[in-house]
Amino acid sequence: MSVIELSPTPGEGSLPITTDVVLFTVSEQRLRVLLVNGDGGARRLPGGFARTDEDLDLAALRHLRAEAGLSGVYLEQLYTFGRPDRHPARRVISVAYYALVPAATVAIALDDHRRGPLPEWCRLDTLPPLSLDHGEIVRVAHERLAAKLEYSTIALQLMPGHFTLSELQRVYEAIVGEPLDKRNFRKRMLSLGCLEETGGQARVGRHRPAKLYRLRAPGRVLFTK
Amino acid sequence: MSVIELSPTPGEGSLPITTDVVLFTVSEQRLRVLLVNGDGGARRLPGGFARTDEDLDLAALRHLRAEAGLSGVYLEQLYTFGRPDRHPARRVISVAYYALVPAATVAIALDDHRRGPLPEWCRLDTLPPLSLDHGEIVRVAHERLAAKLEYSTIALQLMPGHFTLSELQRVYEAIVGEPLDKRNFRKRMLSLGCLEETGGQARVGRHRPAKLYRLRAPGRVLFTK
DNA sequence: CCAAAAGTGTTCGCTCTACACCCATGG
DNA sequence: CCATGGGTGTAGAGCGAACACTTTTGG
Repeated sequence: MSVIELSPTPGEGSLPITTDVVLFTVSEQRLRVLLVNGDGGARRLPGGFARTDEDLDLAALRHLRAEAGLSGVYLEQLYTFGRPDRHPARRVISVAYYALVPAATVAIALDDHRRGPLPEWCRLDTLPPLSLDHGEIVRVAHERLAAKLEYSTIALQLMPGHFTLSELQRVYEAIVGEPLDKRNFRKRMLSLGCLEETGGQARVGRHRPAKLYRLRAPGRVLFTK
Repeated sequence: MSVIELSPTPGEGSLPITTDVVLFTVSEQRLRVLLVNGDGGARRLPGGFARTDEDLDLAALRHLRAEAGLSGVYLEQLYTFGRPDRHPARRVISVAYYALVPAATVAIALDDHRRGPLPEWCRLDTLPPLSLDHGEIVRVAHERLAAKLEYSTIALQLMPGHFTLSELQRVYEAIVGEPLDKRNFRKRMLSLGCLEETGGQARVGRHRPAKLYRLRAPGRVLFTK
């Protein structure tokens, strides 16, 4: 819009805007999303109103910090949900995001997070009914995440500082919802060239220890093809 | 957001929302976008404020009809641009869309469209500077369109009621910006199974006539893979 | 020595790519 | 008959999928 057209005519007023975030993690072999308690009883996604002078991405991060005590997550815009009837009382536009965080980071953050109602990590396959269209938002986010697994290294954003290839494989399996072939998976991951051995080993359980890997460029997401 | 949290606190007021549409067509072997005259001199994308009770998709279509006289286009949400400084005077959120229309439809529509400043089809490779961040929006839209060519039949939405395979190939080439192999292209298109021969021929020029095809399911976009 | 998970190669089928000539028509 | 674009097949390379056994450790 140009400067001169900047005054909305009647019926074209402003609208309240929220950012809502589908925050994913994988723990105990399950893909999970963070839910907080809405005031109406039903649980909802973390999020809330954007300030009038605040970037939308930053609003999403701010609410994530306030409601989950988390920062430093990988964040990406998902879709803007704007149906006039999506909220029963008053129209609200939701600019939805999805975000990824390693389970290890989560454990620390939630431990530090002592204000407000405790957020909860809910298995994606047993989600309760959510406020408004938040169930739909989660569905779209999962779809997008699963699609991006195929042609990007986005899932590496769910991994902690160092990890084994088996741990990484379990994360992939939790997202796509089916088992993967071990040899093919390892070949594929290593051939991407974005992992490097730390030199350390995970010595856990009465079996052969696994090599530990880390990201060569943490925070960087590559696209293949 | 739940019902009870519906009152924004100070600093969380409402924001004006526009929908802006990158409308693509291919004509004269070139990928083009529709531009209209902004009031500040620079050209801009068709679009404008959403009404307070109007679905965002419908707002986009309404502005497209008002500013270009077009309806019945293929429309998809692109991204929401919300940087606080994207507009010099006052903050405005833009929910951007992209849309596809066959060049044949365009010719008829623009002919009928007699009110307001005449919109213009501008070659993507020689775009003038646009209002605000509209240049950036076009860039993102082109990126998305080119990506979707690879794994969907979205480009078929740029074709008229019947067309030859060579015409279709020229559309693809205009979008990706490089020549494609004729035999491979034809094999690929026909193997999708979404084209059927009309039985008619395009008899044009002093050379062999081309078979005409139509979409088996117009408006339907398939995803491959 | 036993249980448990780590680690490792090869084959096969399919898909994608490269590539060149004849056909039908109008002038 | 000539110029122009329409129409067609095959061979080789690369990629992804299927598949089983040995290694290392702790108890």
